[in-house]
Amino acid sequence: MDLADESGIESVTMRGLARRLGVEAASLYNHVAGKGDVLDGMVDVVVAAIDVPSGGVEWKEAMRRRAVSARGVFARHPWAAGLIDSRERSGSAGLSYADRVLGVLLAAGFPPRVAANAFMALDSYILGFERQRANLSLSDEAGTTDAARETLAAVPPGAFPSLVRVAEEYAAEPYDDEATFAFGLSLLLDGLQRLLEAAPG
Amino acid sequence: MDLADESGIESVTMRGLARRLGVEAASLYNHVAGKGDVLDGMVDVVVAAIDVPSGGVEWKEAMRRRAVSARGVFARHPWAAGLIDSRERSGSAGLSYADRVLGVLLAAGFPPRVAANAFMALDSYILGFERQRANLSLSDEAGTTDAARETLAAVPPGAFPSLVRVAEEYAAEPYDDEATFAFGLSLLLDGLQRLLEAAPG
DNA sequence: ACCTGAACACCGTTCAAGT
DNA sequence: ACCTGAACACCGTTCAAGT
Repeated sequence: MDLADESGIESVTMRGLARRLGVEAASLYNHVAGKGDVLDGMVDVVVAAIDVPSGGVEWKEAMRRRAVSARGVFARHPWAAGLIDSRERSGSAGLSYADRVLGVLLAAGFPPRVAANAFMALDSYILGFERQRANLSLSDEAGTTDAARETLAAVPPGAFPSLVRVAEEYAAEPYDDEATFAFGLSLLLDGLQRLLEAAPG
Repeated sequence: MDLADESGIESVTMRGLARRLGVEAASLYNHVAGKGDVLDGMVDVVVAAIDVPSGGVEWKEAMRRRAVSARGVFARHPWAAGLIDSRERSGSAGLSYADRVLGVLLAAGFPPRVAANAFMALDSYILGFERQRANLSLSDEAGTTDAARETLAAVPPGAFPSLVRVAEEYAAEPYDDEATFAFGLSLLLDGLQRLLEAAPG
């Protein structure tokens, strides 16, 4: 994980990892089944680091904090979101995470199937948003006005009028990642709350 | 793309692609800058295939159809979602796609910044859902009751009670991918509509 | 203008040989 | 029990040499 943080996930090779550990690549196979095993281990650690408040916190607040916690993890480990959704779920950390999230939703009164759907919707959004952010290069907000201006300059005149209109907005005032993330999250959470109120218990 | 459809994205190597074309790997470099160029091209084609209704369709219906179209593309090309969010946006297909989606939202009356937030939220969800689905192996609904039963059998007794409760539900009646996707999508779309009604024009 | 063969600097993984 | 060197079957990419 240190190696990935410092040099990027693409530098996590069996040979590179071995070098960093002062050992030969072949030696790693005495401790690990293969590269997939290493990556799954990283996913496990990272998922375990997402915390889900459970006792005495209202479900909506708990889900919001879980999202914030996940985003903190992604900020510390830029490779995490991509790795999580490039590997099939397996580790026990994933099971525990799912259990805690579902626990909050069931306790709030959502029927099991609705809780599962809500879990899927929230996680799709949280992970999807991070991936989107990463490959739109929206990482540093300071640079977004410049990026918007560059986009405007690059677009052929007359083409993509709607895109241009939106880009002008961001050329004037920078993109706010926090606010954009909160926008979608609130749509989901408010919708879930309405559902709960419509059919309580 | 045929190669990826038939043998998986991991079989799309410069050497493998060349073999399929009856040519040497080195020859490809006369037509393409490198492997990244090939992958970006695939993303471009795939994004261009997502259609966004524009004329005479209500915005909500247009966004729903766009989601359905995207899911159709992902069904035809299982590697597409993963590839899209592993590469930085660049191609003109992406710009055009963004322009069309933003066009629908602006025409519906959303202010530019809200339209951008809505676009981000919807796309995060659509892509995120697909990635989630792919690595939870929820591809074939027929197998989901078995999968749920296996999960139940594998979980240590007494552990993960909430997860067990939900899994029992799916062991009894299979997971419905369509319905689950629609659940989250409706939360977002209904929330957006409420926003629009609260501050019209 | 395009193709090829050969090479370079990498991968992940295996396995006999060492200690 | 763990490590190593060497090998195998791959990668992406470059480049001189061909046509």
